[in-house]
Amino acid sequence: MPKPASEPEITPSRENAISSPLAESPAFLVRLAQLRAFDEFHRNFAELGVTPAGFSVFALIVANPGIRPGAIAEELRVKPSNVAVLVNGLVSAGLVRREADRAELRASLLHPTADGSRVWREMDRIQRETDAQFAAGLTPAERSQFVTLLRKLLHR
Amino acid sequence: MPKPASEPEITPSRENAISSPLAESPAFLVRLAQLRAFDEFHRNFAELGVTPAGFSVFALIVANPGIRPGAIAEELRVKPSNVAVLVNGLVSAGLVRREADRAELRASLLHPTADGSRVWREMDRIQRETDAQFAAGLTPAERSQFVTLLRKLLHR
DNA sequence: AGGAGATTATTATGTAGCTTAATAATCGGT
DNA sequence: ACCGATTATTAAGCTACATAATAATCTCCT
Repeated sequence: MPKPASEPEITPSRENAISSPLAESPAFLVRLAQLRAFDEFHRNFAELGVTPAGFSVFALIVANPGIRPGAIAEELRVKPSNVAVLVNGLVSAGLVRREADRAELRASLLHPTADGSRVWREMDRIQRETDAQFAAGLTPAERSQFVTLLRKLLHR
Repeated sequence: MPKPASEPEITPSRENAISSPLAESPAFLVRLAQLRAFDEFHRNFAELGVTPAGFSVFALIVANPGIRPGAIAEELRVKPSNVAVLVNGLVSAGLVRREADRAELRASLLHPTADGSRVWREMDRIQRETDAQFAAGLTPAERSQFVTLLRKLLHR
């Protein structure tokens, strides 16, 4: 729903825009950015019946065949119990299979199925497109800068 | 994106680091950043019994006395029904009061109570501290750049 | 003026994602 | 060979959010 183009871009209510004391807060802005990222994701992945979390798990499995659930949990900052249910979803969707580790009978090694590898190519394409939409307001240089800053902020 | 031929270049922990195909994705990094932001928030605000969402609503009310729930919902990208329950929490905590609008009997105008204004000063202090911790890995210049990029990305 | 439909707010209900706790199996050390 | 630690999964519970239902009031049209 478009707003009157000549007005200021926020709150065309009465006379003055409302003051946003959090507009300078990195944490708050990151939260808003993430809401938008999820919106974009759901819009683009609605067909494929996969959630952001499930997708990230699948991405790790494809990039690291034979990875173990614990490693995924650590990498994605989620609890191992979550990884298990997400993997269940991927298995029942036929994208991933669990394999026993002969040297570690506790562990299960995760592999993409042949079907999974094929589906992944499509998902990967959509994901790049989604990222492009998400960062559409930034120039390529700015986008690169943005990624660099995020990584620096996180890699502490 | 080729397969890990011999050795990826990131974090040589034990023998082979796992490959993170999402490490260049702005959307994924933003998600990780937000997880960390919430961690920091909860660590610092545990005493005050307030959630990130409740805090942001309270911040808007303090900065814009007489604001209406609908405006808050729009600004924070949450549903009006959520604003109502969050305001309920703030009211029962004695931080906010609802006031009738003589010109708009449907609307309720939200004000901080005297107690709320006092409590806010402490919250504001803690929030600035939390932001500082969150962005601790960045230099002041980088932090400013980061905020600029986030605002540009969002203001589309 | 009177009423239909739109707007604003709140309450009620449902659901998805995540956490912690419980269970099971296996490993490693002494 | 046992006992505590590790790995994985399942089960149960909680929280934040969305959608739907309800209520009140405003606007506009005839």
